[in-house]
Amino acid sequence: MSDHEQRHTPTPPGHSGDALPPVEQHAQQYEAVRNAHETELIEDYVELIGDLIRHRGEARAADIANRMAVSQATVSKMIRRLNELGLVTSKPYRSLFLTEEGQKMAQTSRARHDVVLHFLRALGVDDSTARIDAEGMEHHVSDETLTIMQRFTEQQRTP
Amino acid sequence: MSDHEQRHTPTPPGHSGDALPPVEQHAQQYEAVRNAHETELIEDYVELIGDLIRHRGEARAADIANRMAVSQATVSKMIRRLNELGLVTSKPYRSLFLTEEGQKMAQTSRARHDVVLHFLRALGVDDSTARIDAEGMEHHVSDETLTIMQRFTEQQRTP
DNA sequence: GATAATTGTTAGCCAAGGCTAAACTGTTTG
DNA sequence: CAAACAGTTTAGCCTTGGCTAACAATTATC
Ligand SMILES: [Mn+2]
Ligand SMILES: [Mn+2]
Ligand SMILES: [Mn+2]
Ligand SMILES: [Mn+2]
Repeated sequence: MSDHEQRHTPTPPGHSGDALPPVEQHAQQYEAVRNAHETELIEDYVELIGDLIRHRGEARAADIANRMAVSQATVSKMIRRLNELGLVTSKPYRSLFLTEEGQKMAQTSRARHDVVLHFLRALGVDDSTARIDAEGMEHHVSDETLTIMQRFTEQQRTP
Repeated sequence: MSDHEQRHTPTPPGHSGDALPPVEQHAQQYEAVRNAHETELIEDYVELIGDLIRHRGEARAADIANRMAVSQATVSKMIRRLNELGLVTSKPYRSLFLTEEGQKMAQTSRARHDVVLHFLRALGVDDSTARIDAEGMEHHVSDETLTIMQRFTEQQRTP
């Protein structure tokens, strides 16, 4: 088994900082991160497609490729996946549409993204930095933290 | 080229929310996230190895596997990679050590991790949630944001 | 309307990061 | 000290998410 850890060096001397969390809790941290990574890119695609439709009227693969700084082949392949997942509909050589489910995901992702972005700005982070940080952070923020961020942002607005 | 976006639908009607950022800036967001993902796991391994050595006196592959909730084969493979990257030294069937460079990375990663964790707690996030969120967020927080988080945490401590 | 330019697709390659199964080594214990 | 057990490594498999090169379709231009 894995209760090996405990036995050898009960409390090594001269170490600073917090203790290690219990194994199960520690494991849960990394598992949560791996789970987030599984859906992260899909959420970003769906969110971007939604944004392109809202702001530009349509979402084309080339625009996605440019905005993501990725090759068109990569986008094409991902679109097939989104299709199989039931998140977008697409006819060959035509622009993209979100399914019901895709629209729901886009809306959720965008809301979350906005909360994080506005929070960072409220904290005093420069806009372009806030955008970069938010793009990554958004996928690792729990509902609990999200709520607290939102509350904080609102408080800053009305002091 | 890719200035296609501008031409077709100048300003589609009835959309809410912020405008899309310029293409180059938008692309930079996603690129930054991809870059972070490249080093993320390596940082987590090195940080954990450092923590195990500090708290337990040694770092063994089985402990890493347990704490990461990953198979021992996965750990073994990753250790070879860390070796090739000059971050750890290891003799077969023996426990692990960090190189100079590995120690530097462990220290930096841990410091960053702590700032994020303490910040979340100062914000009012529950400890176990804060730990989960911090594990993912830490890799997507810029130095600028990190500094601001640290300042915020200190202010909370001395009101 | 023919040709050029742009956009989209397909095929095939690669690295990262998981896994299981099997073999091997080191340690503990009867 | 031999056997059993625990820990480590290796081999081989899979999925994701990138890429380039070649080809196909659409759209723009003359
Ligand atoms: Mn987003
Ligand atoms: Mn994102
Ligand atoms: Mn960390
Ligand atoms: Mn981490």
